[in-house]
Amino acid sequence: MTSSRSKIPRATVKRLSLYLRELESRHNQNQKTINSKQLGDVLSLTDAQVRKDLAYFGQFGYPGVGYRILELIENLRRILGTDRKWNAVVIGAGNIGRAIMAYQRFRQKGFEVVAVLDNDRSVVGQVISGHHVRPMSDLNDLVQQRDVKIGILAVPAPVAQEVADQLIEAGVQGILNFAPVRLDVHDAVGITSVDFSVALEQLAFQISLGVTGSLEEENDQ
Amino acid sequence: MTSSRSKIPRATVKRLSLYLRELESRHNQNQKTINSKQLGDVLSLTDAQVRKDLAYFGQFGYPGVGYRILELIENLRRILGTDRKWNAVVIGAGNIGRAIMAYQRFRQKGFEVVAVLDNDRSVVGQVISGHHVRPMSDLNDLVQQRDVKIGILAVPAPVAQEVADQLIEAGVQGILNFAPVRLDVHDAVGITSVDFSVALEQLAFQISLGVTGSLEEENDQ
DNA sequence: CGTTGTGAAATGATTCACAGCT
DNA sequence: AGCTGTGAATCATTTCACAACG
Repeated sequence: MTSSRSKIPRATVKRLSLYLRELESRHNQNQKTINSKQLGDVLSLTDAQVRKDLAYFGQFGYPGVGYRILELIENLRRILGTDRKWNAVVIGAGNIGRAIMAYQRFRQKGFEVVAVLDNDRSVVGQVISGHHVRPMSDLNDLVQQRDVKIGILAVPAPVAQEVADQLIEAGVQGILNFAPVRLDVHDAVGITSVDFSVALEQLAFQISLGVTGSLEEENDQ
Repeated sequence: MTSSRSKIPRATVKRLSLYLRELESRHNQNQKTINSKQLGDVLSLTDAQVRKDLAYFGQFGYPGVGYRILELIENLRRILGTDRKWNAVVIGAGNIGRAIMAYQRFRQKGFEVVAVLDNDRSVVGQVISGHHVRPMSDLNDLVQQRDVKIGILAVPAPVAQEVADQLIEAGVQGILNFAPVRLDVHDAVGITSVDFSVALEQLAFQISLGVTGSLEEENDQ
């Protein structure tokens, strides 16, 4: 292993996901290789950016050729950790919880929902996307027995912190948070948040600027 | 108007939403003022960062006092464009579409869903969150008659670009995209994307690093 | 050739530190 | 006295440009 140990910008990690998405699409169309210019163009990035991002993690390219798509896909999956299986529990059987459970792509990425929990008596026992909704009291046993690494938090904002604490107490290593609050957790736990309101506000801002104004960067897709 | 015309970093705009979220929470607890240190602490930012972000848009603070919460909320809403009403259509009556329609917070932020469209015959006519699902052929009339400014795209990836084109053709000014593809649109249209898979991959990466590694920045919440 | 990987330069964002306001 | 707004300094990221490679 010769991999150099320099600091990896967070923005680079976000782009890795986007590279992977594009590469998978090209792979499905049977394309075999791609160069940094082509890959950059679809994401509105420079070729140098693409090369530098990838070079943080190793030497994947072939001078004069570019990158072999399949090989790069495998490398990116390994780097991102989606070449493994991650068991997850969904907390909250409301609309967002249901949408998540039905989202096929999660499984494709290696994330397996092993249970849905909710502490609302009126939903416990219902079947959603093939899972019986279980009471929150099952959490600890589930995490132990099914080796659950990820909690997907789809509960109302006011209880999100409390439930996050329970998840961490139970032993999950990461939380995907859909509640519009910032969770306060210690550093050993990974957190990624998806906040629809923030997304909408970003959009409203772009539209409000309209012809009026000027943001320097382009779309945050 | 004395507002200085400097470049606004995109990261600043994203933080504006987070400031607003925190301010609204404090306002509900009846807090009247807040200073840049307090506001920065909850988001793990420096006080200077907070002040600089806000100063891009005007002078909102009172030396010796801080910021008056209600006043700052109003200013941020105006800046973000959520002090206005935006009519929106949801395209796609699948799980994500349903979750969005049921998401109360959208309306609180000034976004009004005036219709759901889908071109799957088997769902057209169904009622979802109080709206009849209408056929895609109604799109143009709807956008005209209801002054629709925003399209919320909750369709499968393979048709996302095509539907985006239809939305723009019909006259929407912004698209909130839930499909895991990059949309290619001309600059006059605002785009914000929410990709669950990207979020999960970011999380997987954080966990994979685990004790192992070190990203420089902390949580992207 | 064409294209990578990478130092060096340029650009951009954050933090420091302090004058000035209330 | 306490806190803002902001130039100057620091730190991070992106782009340039080119040697090295298949």
